[in-house]
Amino acid sequence: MFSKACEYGIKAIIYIATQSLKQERVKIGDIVENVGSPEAFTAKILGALTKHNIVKSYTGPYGGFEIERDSMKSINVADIVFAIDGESIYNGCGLGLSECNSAKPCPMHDKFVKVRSELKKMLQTTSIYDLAQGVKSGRTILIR
Amino acid sequence: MFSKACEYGIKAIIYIATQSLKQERVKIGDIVENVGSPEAFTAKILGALTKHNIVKSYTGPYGGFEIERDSMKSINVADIVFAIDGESIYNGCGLGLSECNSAKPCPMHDKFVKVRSELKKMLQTTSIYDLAQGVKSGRTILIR
DNA sequence: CATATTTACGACAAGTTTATCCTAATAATT
DNA sequence: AATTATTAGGATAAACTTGTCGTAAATATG
Repeated sequence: MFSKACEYGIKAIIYIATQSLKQERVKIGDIVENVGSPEAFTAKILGALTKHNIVKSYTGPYGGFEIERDSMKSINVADIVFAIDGESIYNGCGLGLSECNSAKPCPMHDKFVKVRSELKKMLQTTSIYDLAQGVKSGRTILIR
Repeated sequence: MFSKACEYGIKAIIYIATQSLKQERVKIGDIVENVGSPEAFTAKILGALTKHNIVKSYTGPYGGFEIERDSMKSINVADIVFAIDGESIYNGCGLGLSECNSAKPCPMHDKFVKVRSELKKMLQTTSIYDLAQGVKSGRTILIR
């Protein structure tokens, strides 16, 4: 469903958020150790997320990544997916037609639009803060 | 959402079905002309769908592809996706954890399972026959 | 200012999906 | 049997995604 890049990005952001809740900046090494993703690739993805202002990064000693409490509450999974994969997941015809709308729909248009808008809604209403709280409480896990 | 292979496969099957409703076998050239997909790649996908008994193929003059009326009604989009992409779309953790279930879920597990099961249900309740009727009636289109 | 620590970034490599090409197998017609 | 029309299938190529590596830039500390 998601690309690997998205999977790694979402998990990294959640992990950073859990540590930021404890006022702790995390280094890339900590992140990949705790989410089980390849280091260099994850670093590249975090670079993109930094540019999109989803996470803040600091170079040098005592540097690393962090997310402000405010951001954590306002940023949702849809923002992360958009920053990494663009809007391709949300737009475009399910069967690949160059144009497809209710006036001239592909055979699956109506049903496809319905489930996709549910997916979009789900991603938009799932905040990083909530996900981080789940991990913090021990109810959910980031690695296995 | 779907792979290109699935997009081409679904469209090809729908087109074959519309022609089978008129008792006409179709050649690969007709198919790609009417759904706008690359010929050799589409032929390969149809080979897989033939092996899975989703479509019937005949070599030689007057050969081509056809789908029986019965099959058309019993086969749904989920069957096509399964034949091409396997069950990977339906199973597996949304964040890529090797194991993920309600006992030890990833942070997105519950919400993810919900939308995915809606997707699965949608695919399972969408028959080729219905999709072909939509195209036949002119209400929906396969190429643009 | 030198050193150590950390992210940034670009080049490259490996793997997967998508796409093409060529030949073989099958079957209908003459 | 020869010819022609068609799918089957393997080898190869191109494009995209995933992953690695090395060096540069930034910054804290002594």
